[in-house]
Amino acid sequence: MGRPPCCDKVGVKKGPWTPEEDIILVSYIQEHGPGNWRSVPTNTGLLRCSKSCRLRWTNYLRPGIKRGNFTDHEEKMIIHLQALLGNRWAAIASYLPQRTDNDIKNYWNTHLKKKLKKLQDGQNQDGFSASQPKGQWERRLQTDIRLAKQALCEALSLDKPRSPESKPSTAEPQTRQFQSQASTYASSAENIAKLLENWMKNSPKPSQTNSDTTQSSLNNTLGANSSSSDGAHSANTPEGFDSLFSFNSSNSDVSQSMDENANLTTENGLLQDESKPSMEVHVPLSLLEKWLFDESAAQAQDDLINMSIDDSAGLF
DNA sequence: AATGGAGACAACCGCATCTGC
DNA sequence: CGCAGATGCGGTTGTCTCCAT
Repeated sequence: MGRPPCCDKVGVKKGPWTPEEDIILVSYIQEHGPGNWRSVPTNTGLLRCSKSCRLRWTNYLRPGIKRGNFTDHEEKMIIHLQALLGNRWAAIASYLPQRTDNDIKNYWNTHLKKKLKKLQDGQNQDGFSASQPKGQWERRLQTDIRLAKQALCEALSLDKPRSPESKPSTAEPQTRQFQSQASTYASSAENIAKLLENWMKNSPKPSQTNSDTTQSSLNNTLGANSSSSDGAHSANTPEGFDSLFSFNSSNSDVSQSMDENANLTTENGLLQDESKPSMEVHVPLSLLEKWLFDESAAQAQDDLINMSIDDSAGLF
């Protein structure tokens, strides 16, 4: 038996992406929007499989991605969300709109795991081990119950009216949604090109082997779009994405930043949709905030869990 | 200056889930 | 309802960079 491979293994390029490939992919997505990944390699001539294209876009090229160090705030959120959701990185990432699931997963595996282990060793039994009393199984089950409940509510139109910032994209016809996506892409085309240019100028990383030809070909490719790039902006790193799509997420005003997160998610739905399924159901922000940042996080976690169970009890 | 090890991160692989027919 | 193709997700691997020796 066996499932056929997602693409012909013959003639498919693997390994790190070159800037040229990035440009081709970004240009294509600017024009057509993300999605229909199957057709991307054939339409662009990229010798990559569709999966690889999607991954490259969602994890690296997609606008709005924040790169670089995680803040304490983000770190805390990841730790707590991981405690609640387990290794459901996509779900965790949906609470951190600027981070990809891959980023979070990597950060967890390389930094936080060790950090927590150290903490655990130091505290020996209390601390994090105490705040994580339940097995991953149970946590997952509870999350699933919540998701199922939400889905059922939506299906039956039983749920309460939503707050404006949580307009469900599911209620919007796919075509309409895509139209708005396309327009956003058109307006951000120049930005993406600029950013890629900056990225080329500043990043020491991407395939140094072909840097010369790459740079010149990039200049050619980007010539039109990059003409308006100003000096101040070009000083940015790959994180140049930040300057265009950033929002303040300082620790001092968590509540505000969380709300802004929500707004960003909605307003730039386009930026989120590909990697953050619109079906993703979020716990109300206020409760989440409380849970994340309250000293008595454990208590709030119980509230969350109870909410799931209690609410589910009424339904099932 | 050379080298080996560790850390960090991008990308791949395979299974799960979704969706359209 | 079942099937096949498309897409999403999480675990894992490969490679690059940095640092200590």
